[in-house]
Amino acid sequence: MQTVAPSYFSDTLINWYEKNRRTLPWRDTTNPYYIWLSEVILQQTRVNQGLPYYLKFMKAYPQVKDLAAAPEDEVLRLWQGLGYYSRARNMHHTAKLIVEQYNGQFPNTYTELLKLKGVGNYTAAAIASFAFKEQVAVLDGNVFRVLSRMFGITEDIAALASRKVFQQLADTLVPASSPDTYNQSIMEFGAIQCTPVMPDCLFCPLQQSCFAFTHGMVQELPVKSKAKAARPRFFHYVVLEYQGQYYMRKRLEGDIWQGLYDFYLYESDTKTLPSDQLLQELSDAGLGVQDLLQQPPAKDYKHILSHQKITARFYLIKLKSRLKEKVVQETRLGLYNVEEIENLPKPVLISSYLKDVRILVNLI
DNA sequence: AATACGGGGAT
DNA sequence: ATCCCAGTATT
Repeated sequence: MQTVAPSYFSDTLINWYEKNRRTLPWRDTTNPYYIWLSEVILQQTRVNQGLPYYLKFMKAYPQVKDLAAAPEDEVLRLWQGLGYYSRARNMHHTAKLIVEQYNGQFPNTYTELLKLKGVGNYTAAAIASFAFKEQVAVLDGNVFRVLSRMFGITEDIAALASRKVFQQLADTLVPASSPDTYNQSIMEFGAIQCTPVMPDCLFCPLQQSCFAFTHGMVQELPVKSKAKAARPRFFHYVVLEYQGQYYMRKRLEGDIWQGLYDFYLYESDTKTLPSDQLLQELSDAGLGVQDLLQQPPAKDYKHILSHQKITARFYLIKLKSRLKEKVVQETRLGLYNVEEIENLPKPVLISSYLKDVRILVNLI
């Protein structure tokens, strides 16, 4: 492994950071609430995608007590489009805990922060170092890449087991004097200079001490095993309309989009299914409809997630009467007008459909 | 140790 | 198409 003096490494990165850093609203604060909010939003999310959400949340919930007091549907609605919705649910849960059990004050050590729901190794280290100057190393995708290249580490960064190899190294590199700035530096360096593809090695301040560069292995590092292929799924959404209102329901635990609202859903193993099969299913559910009409846009919606490839079709049914109470109970469907639907948290797939058929105007 | 969990943007 | 993103929780 490449040997580089930790102080040289950190000094170089901090110096680079002061010259190249982006101006971002969650920087230059030591308020743990702001830092926590930004870090949860940025988990597996690019800065450009997360930024508008951070601003929305800051405005809606200026203090942790505001977030704690909000209804979950409202929090999820603000989160709509960011994905990984358990982040929002866990964040809401933790906000309430902070208010009720911690007197509104965030815990101020890595170990205590780690106990909070939705706060893992990375986020605990980020808050502990940024807000409380604790000497702990953050380890995110950027840091994995920078350390792998710089020190020639060939462990698979997709494997959880290799985490401790990187953590052990990372911990030796955090300067006691400025763990906050150093952690910001190495992540920003990974995001801007030591990028996944086409890193700017030509103008890199660490070029001559970088293992990957000096060994011609920049393309090979970091080593990362491939993710398994996305699972294909076929959704048939039955959109039940009654006098300009629509039946929707909140999705349950155990699948994607928990807590978000969609329509009556029938899932099949194949893209096309005999229409009588869906009619039978609807009949069994107490949703007796004579015709299954695929109204314009009668098309396949492709919705790609990192782990699932969804093909969805929507069938609009105009009901002549409300659903029976028993059916409503069993299917958990509720009738919502357009304004209410606007305010429900919905998967992007559902929002896209509602916009295409002009039930809603705005996408997000 | 593997897998589930979103959505968007760059290449 | 493929990769990656300021990861975490669960199995």
